[in-house]
Parts: sequence; C-alpha cells; structure tokens
Amino acid sequence: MKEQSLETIEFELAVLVRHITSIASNKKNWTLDRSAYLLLHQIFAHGSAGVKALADEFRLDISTVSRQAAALEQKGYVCRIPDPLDGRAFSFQITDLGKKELVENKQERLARVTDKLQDWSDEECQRFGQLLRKFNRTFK
Amino acid sequence: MKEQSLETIEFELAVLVRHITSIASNKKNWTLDRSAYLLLHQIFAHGSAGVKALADEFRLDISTVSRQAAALEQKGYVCRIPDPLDGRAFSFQITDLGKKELVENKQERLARVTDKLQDWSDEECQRFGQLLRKFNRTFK
DNA sequence: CTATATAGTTGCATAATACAATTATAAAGT
DNA sequence: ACTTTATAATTGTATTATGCAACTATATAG
Repeated sequence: MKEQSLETIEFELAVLVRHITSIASNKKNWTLDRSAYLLLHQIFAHGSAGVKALADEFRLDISTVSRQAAALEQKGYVCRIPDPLDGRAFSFQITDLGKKELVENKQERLARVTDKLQDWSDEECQRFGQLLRKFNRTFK
Repeated sequence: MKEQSLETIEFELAVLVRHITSIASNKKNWTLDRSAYLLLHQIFAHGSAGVKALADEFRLDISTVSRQAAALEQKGYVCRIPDPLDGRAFSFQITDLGKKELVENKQERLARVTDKLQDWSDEECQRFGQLLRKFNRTFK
C-alpha cells in the first residue's frame, strides 16, 4: 500500500542524494559542477535573467547565485548585460563558449546515466523520467 | 524513445539533487543531517560495523565517516565497541537513544514526502519507489 | 525630499568533504 | 625473531557550497 511505498521513496531519496553527491565530490576536475550546470542551463533555456530570478528559481540565497554567476562570467560562459530600465539590475546571457560547454557537459552526464541504465527497458526509462519530473514539480 | 527518456532522467536528477540539498541547507536545526541519518540507519539495519566498512558502503572517505561516527557517539546515538580480535578496529552499535532518534527523524522525513505526494496514486508511488531503488542499485 | 524597498556584491561563518600525515596494530618476508 | 609492509582509525589542513549580515547603489513611495 501507499504508506510502504512512501517509506521506500523517503529512504531511497536519501540514498540517491548520497550517491550522487559522492560522485560529484570525486570528479572535482569537471568543467561545470551541478550548480553551474543548472544555472547555465536555466540561462540558456529561459533566456537572460538576473541574479534575483535565478536565486528564486533554485531556492538559493542571492549571494550564492551572485558568486556562481560571477564564476560563469569569469570563465566566459555568460555575459552580463545591464538592465536599461533599472540601474541596479543586470541580466546574464549565455555565450557561444557557454553553449559549447553546456552541451559537452550534458553529454558527459548523459553518458554516465546511459551507462548506468543500459539494461533498463524503454518503458522503465520513460516512466522513471516522468516520475522524476513530476516529483520535481512538487518543489515549486 | 530511450534516448529522450535518458536526457530527461539526466536533467531531472540534477534538479532533484538541487532541490533536496537546498531543503537540507535551510533546515540546519535538524537533529540528524542526511549523512548522520544514513549512517545511523546502516548501523541499525545491518548491525555493528567499523569505520572502514561504513566508508566503503557510502563511498565516502574514511576520515569523513570517522568524524561522522564520532559525532553520533558524542550525541549518544551509537556506542563504540573494541574489536576483540583486532586491536586497531572498533565497531559501532546503535543505542536506545539512537533508535529513538532514528525513528523520529524517519517520521519527519516521511511526513515531508507524504505531504508532497498526497495527490499521487498508489501505483505512482509504488513505481517511483521501485525505480528509485533500482536506480540506486546501479551505484553498487 | 526623505524614507523605504530592492538588486546585487562582499565579508564572514559553517558544514561536508577529500587528501595527507600520523599512530597503533597486524601480517608477511626473510 | 626482527624488519618491513599493510591496515584501521584519527587528526590536521584545504576546498567548496552555502547562508546570513552588512553594505552600496538605485528605485519607488509618502
């Protein structure tokens, strides 16, 4: 019944995060960490945005995003555009280099997942993706 | 097709970890963080174990687990038992207080998940749990 | 115009982690 | 038997992601 499934989900989520963060800790030499990856993805997929909007999107402190965005800018993956209507605000736009980096990073991540799920059926993959997406929406 | 599903999984996993870690960052006042929770769970569920075995289980550095275990011991959630056959080694056993804490913490976590998934069908919950567990096994 | 709100940055503290050095003990080689 | 090497665990140090608080500069409201 549902109670039992919820307990499984609760526990397996904790384990999942443990596993994924431990991979992240070991691959320090990656060009983009998860934060940078998601930030760049967001800027790419939803157009330019300011630090405030990005922080809200990811439920991070503005200061954290400010630093992450500055790091992306420093690497030349995004450029900063002053808002013509508001002298305080900026927005970020992904650069060609940033797009290249994003695609390459996505490929690496995809390859890792593909490798893990090589024995999974199409149906399982599809369902897992759907459910993950649906679960992520519960955070909004 | 599968490729598309894999891309979804890849991206949604990154988002999921982002969401969950951001919850964890905000609730600093929790009695058990994820590491402590999993560690205590492991010691509870699979009997006493040494730092080395626990570190292998979670793919963490021995030093990290050593500190985490020391913290659990300090709070009285586990006790340290010298290995009679090996003067270097210890194992940890969960205490009654530790069990109490583990159960309470599990309830809190479960309540959070239950709240999120209140509109999900039994089938969805069951499937999500199964797939999460199956996915976690790919890390072994 | 003054007071308050907002966008963003920067300084500081914290927490989880890995890596390196160290200690103590066990096991293996000669 | 003694020396070397391997192993369990701890501790010191550095890094990294993060939040909070203080601050700056600009915008908006009273």
